[in-house]
This record gives sequence, C-alpha cells and structure tokens, in this order.
Amino acid sequence: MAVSCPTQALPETFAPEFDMDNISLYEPCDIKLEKVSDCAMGESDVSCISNKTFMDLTDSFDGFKQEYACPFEEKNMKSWTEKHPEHWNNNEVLDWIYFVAAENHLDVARLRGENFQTITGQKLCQMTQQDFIEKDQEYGFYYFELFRQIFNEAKFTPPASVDPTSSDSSSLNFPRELFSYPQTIADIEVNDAQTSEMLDNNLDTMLEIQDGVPKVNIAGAWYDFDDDMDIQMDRTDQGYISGEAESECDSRLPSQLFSDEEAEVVVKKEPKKKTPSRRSHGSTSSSEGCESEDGKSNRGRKHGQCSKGNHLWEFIRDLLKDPQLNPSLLKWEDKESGVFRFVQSEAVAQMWGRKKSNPGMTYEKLSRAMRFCRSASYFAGVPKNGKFPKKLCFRFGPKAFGWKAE
DNA sequence: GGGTAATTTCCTGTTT
DNA sequence: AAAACAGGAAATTACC
Repeated sequence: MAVSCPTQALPETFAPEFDMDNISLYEPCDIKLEKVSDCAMGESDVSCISNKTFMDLTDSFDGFKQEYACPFEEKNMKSWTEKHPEHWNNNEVLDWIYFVAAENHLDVARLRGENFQTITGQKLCQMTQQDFIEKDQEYGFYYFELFRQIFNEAKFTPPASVDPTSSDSSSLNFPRELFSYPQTIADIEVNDAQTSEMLDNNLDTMLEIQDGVPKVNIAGAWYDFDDDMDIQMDRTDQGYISGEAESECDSRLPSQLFSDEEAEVVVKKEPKKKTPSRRSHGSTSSSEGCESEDGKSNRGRKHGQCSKGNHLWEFIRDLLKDPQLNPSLLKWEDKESGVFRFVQSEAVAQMWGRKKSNPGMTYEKLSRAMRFCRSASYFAGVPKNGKFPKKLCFRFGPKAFGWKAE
C-alpha cells in the first residue's frame, strides 16, 4: 500500500468546544441547507454547526440502496446515521465503531472497542489523533481519519425536508461511504508504517454477499449480515434528539423512543425521574417509566431478534473456534473441561448484539443470557478450585456440543 | 391459540 | 468504589 505523507496537517482536534445552547435540533423547515464541509473542521464555528440537524442522505447511494433495499425498506436504520456525530450517545459511538469494523473487515479481535464505551459523540469530536490512538493503538488512526471525514463531509438537512410519507423511503438510507472507508484504505494518508501494514493485513475477507445477502464470517460459519443493519425503528421514525432528551429510559435507543409526533413533546418534557424501586411484583408496575407509546413494556425480544437456530452458546462456541478472535476476544482457560473466559466482554456483547440486530446489547445482558443458558445446561458452573479467574469465566455444559472437536 | 424455548430487559442485592 | 455476579420477574418471538 502506498503510504504518503500528509499533504495537509490534520487539525489538532476536530472542532473547538461547541456551545450546546446554540445548537438547535428542531429547527423550523425554512432552515437553509448547508454543507458541513463548507466549514473546515478545526475552524468551524457554532453558526456553521447549528443548522445541521439531519443528514442529507438523498444523494449518490443508488448502488447501496439497491444492495440493501429490502433490509432498509422493511426494517430500519441505525440511529447514529440520523444525527450529527456530535450528538451521538455512547451507545451510538460504539455502534459506529463496530459497524465500521464489520464494513471494513477490521479484525475485531484486535479492535479495542470497549475503550470507546463511555465516549459520546461530543467527546469524540474533541479527541485528537493521539487520543484515538490511545484508545486503540491499532485502529485509532484509522478511526480518527474516518471520523474526521464524517465530520467534514456529512451533509445535513433539516428534518422537515424528508417526507416520511414519501414513497422514496430509500432517501433515509445512510451514506455508506461516509461510514465505511470510501475507496481504499490507501486513501488515508498514513505516515506510520506499522499502521499501514496493520490496515493491509486486516482486509481479509470476512464479509461476503451470498445470494444477494451480506454475510459475515465468524469461525468459518456464515452469519447473515443484513440482520446487522436492522434497527427496531418505525419507518416513520426519524427521531433525532439531543443527548439531554435521552434520559427517559437509557436502554432504548433514541430512535426507538421518539416518533416524529412525540419528539417535540418529549423534548419539552421534564426528564422523568426514575422510580426509586421497580422491583414490584405486581403484574403491571414493572415497566413503569419505560413504556413505549402503545403502553407496552420495552422488555422482551424485539422483532428481528429471534434466535433463528443460532443460539448464544453456539455463537460463543464459534467465536472460540475462530483463531482471529481467540484469544483476543475470548479464550480457553481449560479447553479439556470447557472453561473459557471473556477477554473483551463488551466487544463480544457488541458482536452478539450485531448478530441479533440489537445495538443495545451489553455484557450485562449477555451475561444474564449466559446464566439462563447455564440453568438450561448449555453452560455449567466453573469449578471453584482457585484454578480459574473468578470473573468473566464460563464453562460449556452437557447440552453444548462441538466446542471440543477440532 | 396454547405451551415452551430462548432469549432480552430491568431490577435489587451480593461478591470480588 | 467499581465491575461482575446472581437470579427474580416480565416480556417477546419462533416454533411445535
């Protein structure tokens, strides 16, 4: 790969600190369209940023629209594609990190996604190249460049310019080249030989289109990749909100929380106080404070999160069998007895979430599912003989198979 | 439509 | 103190 010296010095940071008070997320329809790229990153001012509330996703994605027409028409898009990166919450940042990794065939075993776990979009905007590299020595530079591109080149338009009833629903499709690398990795002006070598090495084929369906390869098994694109969001749901409005129920994505109709109301509302105790055993009270608009609880699996024959223990087994992921992501503690340990627990959870079309997946939830699998004998208790770490360790149980076989 | 399996989500309390 | 563990409860979807 050709490595060229930067022709232009990168800005120290993406942008100066923004004055959030001046950033209006719900501008009226007569806002004029303005390209973010018109104001160079690093010298941007608030007036330049403040009008950009919604990515203009209408142009230059015909190929992408065709390729992903079905998933996007029937299903939904990721909430981070609907906001300026500055407004991403930490879940959206993490979702973007892993989306980019999948799109660009990065080696997730070496990606330190968990280091971005608490980073919000606003924080990301303020991070220097060095900050990115500190978060992820291998891919930090790459993500820095990518994020800078998104920030500089993303185009925004006010929400009203997108008609939710329009038959051209594909206009909501996100600009793939803004979130994956546009042409080739070589386009990044890499001045670090190690980084460039690393990027070269990570273009192994993990993603393929099979029968028109994108598939990702984990441990030799192909998993549907179109599922990864699913977000539980209504077609008409174009919510894009400020971070402050997201506190009603942390686990729900903003896009799941707000429809067009309710968005305006919600942002005016006082943030709902959390009920002190929700451990009521009554039949209806358990979901108070966290109900969707139809009054139903947010609990339980959403559409598209079905198992489809791919169970959690199988997914874990397949990860362990993948030399690219084992031992970086998770590793055997004692293969003979089936004891393994999560090395990057949140990264595994993110991968599981991607597989299940569930961007809200966390290690906490994954581990709860693991404990259910344990009670169902797919996993078993780890021997408490002091031989194994007390945390993040699990063991395959009598109902699991195929983990020992080569 | 009912029952069941396999989660997902949320929670409180405990242990490391 | 924070992270991880434990497990109850309720909810959902897929499948039989």
